[in-house]
Amino acid sequence: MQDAHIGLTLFLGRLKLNSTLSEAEQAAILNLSFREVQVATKDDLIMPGETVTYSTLVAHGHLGRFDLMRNGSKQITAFYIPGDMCDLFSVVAPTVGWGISAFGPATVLQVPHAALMAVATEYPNLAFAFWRDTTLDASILAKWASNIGRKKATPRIAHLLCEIGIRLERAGLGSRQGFELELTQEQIGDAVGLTSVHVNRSMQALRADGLIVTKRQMMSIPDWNRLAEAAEFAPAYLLHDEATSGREEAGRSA
Amino acid sequence: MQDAHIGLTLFLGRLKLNSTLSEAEQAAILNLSFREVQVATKDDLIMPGETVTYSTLVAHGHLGRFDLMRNGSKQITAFYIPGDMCDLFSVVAPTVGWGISAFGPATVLQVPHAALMAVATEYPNLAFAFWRDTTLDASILAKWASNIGRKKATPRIAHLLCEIGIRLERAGLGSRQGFELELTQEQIGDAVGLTSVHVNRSMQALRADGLIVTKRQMMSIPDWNRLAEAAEFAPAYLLHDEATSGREEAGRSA
DNA sequence: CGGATTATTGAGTAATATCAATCAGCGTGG
DNA sequence: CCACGCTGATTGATATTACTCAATAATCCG
Repeated sequence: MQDAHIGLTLFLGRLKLNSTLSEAEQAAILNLSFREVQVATKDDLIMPGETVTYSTLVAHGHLGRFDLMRNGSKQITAFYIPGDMCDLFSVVAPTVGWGISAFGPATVLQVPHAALMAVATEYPNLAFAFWRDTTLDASILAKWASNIGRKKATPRIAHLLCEIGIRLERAGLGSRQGFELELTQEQIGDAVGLTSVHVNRSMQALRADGLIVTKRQMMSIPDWNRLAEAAEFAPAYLLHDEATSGREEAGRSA
Repeated sequence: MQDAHIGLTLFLGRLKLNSTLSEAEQAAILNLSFREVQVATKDDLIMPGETVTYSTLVAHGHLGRFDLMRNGSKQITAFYIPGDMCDLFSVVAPTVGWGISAFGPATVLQVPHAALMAVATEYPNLAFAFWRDTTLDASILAKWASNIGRKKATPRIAHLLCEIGIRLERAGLGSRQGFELELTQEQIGDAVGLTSVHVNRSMQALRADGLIVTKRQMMSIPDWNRLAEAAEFAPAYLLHDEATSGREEAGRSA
């Protein structure tokens, strides 16, 4: 089993961020079966209400989870980067209430639920690792809810940028000070519950304050702490160790 | 092991809604150890950032999960009813990013993580059931995000009312047409991202349209389908069967 | 009854959405 | 290399929605 697919390696790396895995367990991950699929920009991989038999692992590119409203508007409820298993959830609840689509060209691995279920049954510790992984997803979502529900436009967008930066950094895919953001302003709006016009104006405000610098799809953060402060961002919710009692660095609650 | 605590019985009932459990597995649930705690209105059981060693099972009363902003405002990110294990999550991620508080007088059982971990390890199927249970929580949260992010005040509130009604009904604790709502208008606002003043006015609009009738803490829904229509509510996201391919009744996507 | 929440109301303000252009970048075909 | 057509970014003007502040009425609770 030399030379596992890069996607599986990334996934393993992600799991190891939060869970301690034995050699055998790691090997089991790297040996998961999969089907590689290339996706074009804006392709929908999964539509809301589908019943799926596999989970979608991002090997390359950025994907998102979304919900559609009757009037055509869209809410993005998650942002996925390489190493993320988009709907690991669906192993235990195969009828999903949301869709998954690609923000840019992407490569994904479809990993059969049966395979995931098998390794999770053989290695209980892997079941816990999977569960822990989806828990992180839920933790992020809870933070999105409070971000959307209780903040003004500017800090809302800033919070999203902080989160993405940290996640990319933790995944070894960039730095919080500079990363590629494959989202249009409209998609940012769909993530934080704003209009593209308002996103545009709010981002101009962030630029005017020197909090962000944009060039093409490159997002640069000259002074990360200042952006985190403006966003009221505290990274603790992203760090789901098995037994964390650690505290975060920036921001303070209440 | 005759006469398990009512809280455990409710929890088992809740798990069985979505998972098939063997006799032994059911017995293991009913035999979980716990510490019973009485809570007064507005008590905080858990504060954001705490590391907990137990999960909190609601035996009686209504609880909520919340996040606090620097300016003192609060976002409620979940609503828990009897039978719900508030932070089953925390079994695998004991440092929680949120708080739990009671909306009214309540009784909860604190179930040690060790006990939950033990039964989940002994019965892999229980691990999946737990995982599935937290997945439902996440599914609800995703729906809250789109509710908050992409809907006007009136449908937002209506959606919350629909959801609570269905959940109480499914838990055998009331009917979607009439149930007790232990939330103040301010708390409703904290759940849907609105001011109490605006909640008040929006609920007046709902009443004027004949969509809801309130008396004390009793919420009555004369024509449930009409409310669901106004809320753009489709209950599918609440039904997380192991292998659902069923469709919902009301509402339509896209 | 008295004090404390909670609900309701009104008036004024701020934030965000909407609508409609225009501008800029970028790939394509000629 | 350039004109064309597309998507996404930006701008301006206006309409709505929701928030704020401040007061009053209702209820609750002992």
